[in-house]
Amino acid sequence: MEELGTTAYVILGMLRRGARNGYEIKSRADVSTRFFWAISYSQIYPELKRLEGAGLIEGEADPAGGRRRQAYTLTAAGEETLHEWLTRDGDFHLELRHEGVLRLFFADALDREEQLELLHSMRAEHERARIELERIEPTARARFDESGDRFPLLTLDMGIAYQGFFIDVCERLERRLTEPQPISGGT
Amino acid sequence: MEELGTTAYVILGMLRRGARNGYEIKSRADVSTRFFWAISYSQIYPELKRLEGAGLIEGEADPAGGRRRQAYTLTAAGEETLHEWLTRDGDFHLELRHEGVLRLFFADALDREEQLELLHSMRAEHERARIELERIEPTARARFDESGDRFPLLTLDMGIAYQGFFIDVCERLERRLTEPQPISGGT
DNA sequence: GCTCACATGTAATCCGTTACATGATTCT
DNA sequence: AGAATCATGTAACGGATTACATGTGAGC
Repeated sequence: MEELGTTAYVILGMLRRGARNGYEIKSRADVSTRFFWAISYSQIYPELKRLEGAGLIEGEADPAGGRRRQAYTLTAAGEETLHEWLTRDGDFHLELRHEGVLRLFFADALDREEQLELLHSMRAEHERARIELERIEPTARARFDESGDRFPLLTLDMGIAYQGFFIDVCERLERRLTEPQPISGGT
Repeated sequence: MEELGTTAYVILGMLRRGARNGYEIKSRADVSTRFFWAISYSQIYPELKRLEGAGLIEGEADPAGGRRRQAYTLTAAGEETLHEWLTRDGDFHLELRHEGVLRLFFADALDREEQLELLHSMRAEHERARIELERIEPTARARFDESGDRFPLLTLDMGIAYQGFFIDVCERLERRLTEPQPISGGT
């Protein structure tokens, strides 16, 4: 059997957590895993078929009225595969693409005012992201209270702190650039 | 003229900062921008030709002994394009793919020991990354002292703090999971 | 003589996004 | 009647990685 991509494991994981079809997988991912691993419909539907072909999930027709719908569940093999991934060691995919920091790297080409403007818009972006996460938090907390599953809430709180990290960094830098010329460079 | 991808701006920026050819662009990127925007040779060389075709850079033969080498410089149009990008507003590309946090999201499927193992390996990965950045820091600091350009050093220090953020989060969570069963979920 | 750093490229492939396409049900 | 939500897919494209391919120069 071929190697699975990380996106496949998102699907397996979401099914294990109770999502039943492609639409539900996407809806849930959009308010949770998307902040550290985004997926889209055009990955999900073909992948569901591949996973079924590999015997890791099983789908059955589950029409809602006249609306076509396919309900998937993990097989034992799927459960096992998911567990293997969760406990696998060796390094995992870790990638950041941050155009804001990238611009900041080249910001010596800008004048003071432009530098501040860049920092400000970067901070604003992270503040928007934090607000979005904070809006989700109560729902996540409620789901934790029902299910006892703590990691979705923990990773959400981690995401909020993550945005806070960038917000703080921007704020501090903005202040430093505003203050009268400091002498040294680093922290 | 077609829209430029972010990678094109990395190249323009590196040329502005004094890199002269594809090899130098890559070498410098590998110890700086790579941590928030990775690039590879197979992007650089074709892109250099496209940028030359678009009149944003100019290349001339610059052989080193019998070794073929092409030296590029920014044109006025290239300088302008770079500046436009640095000051552009509207949201920029911001993407994180973190397989560790993703696994953590699904970690309710693991037992306590496996959860701790996951956190530990995640922390180790970020510690490796931090050490790598700390090794680069003196060089970056020296280059700041020579050139007066502060943002490369600032973004490097930011990268070090970034790794520190994840290390702290992991540590705190490890401690929490080790302590006798807490009652509540969130922060 | 060997290895490492310098230097430049192409081809195949993978992964992901965006746009396109369709249709039923529920809510207002 | 119309909009939003539920639900499933395909096609085209773009961006990036990996593997492949080649050759010089400098230092040991």
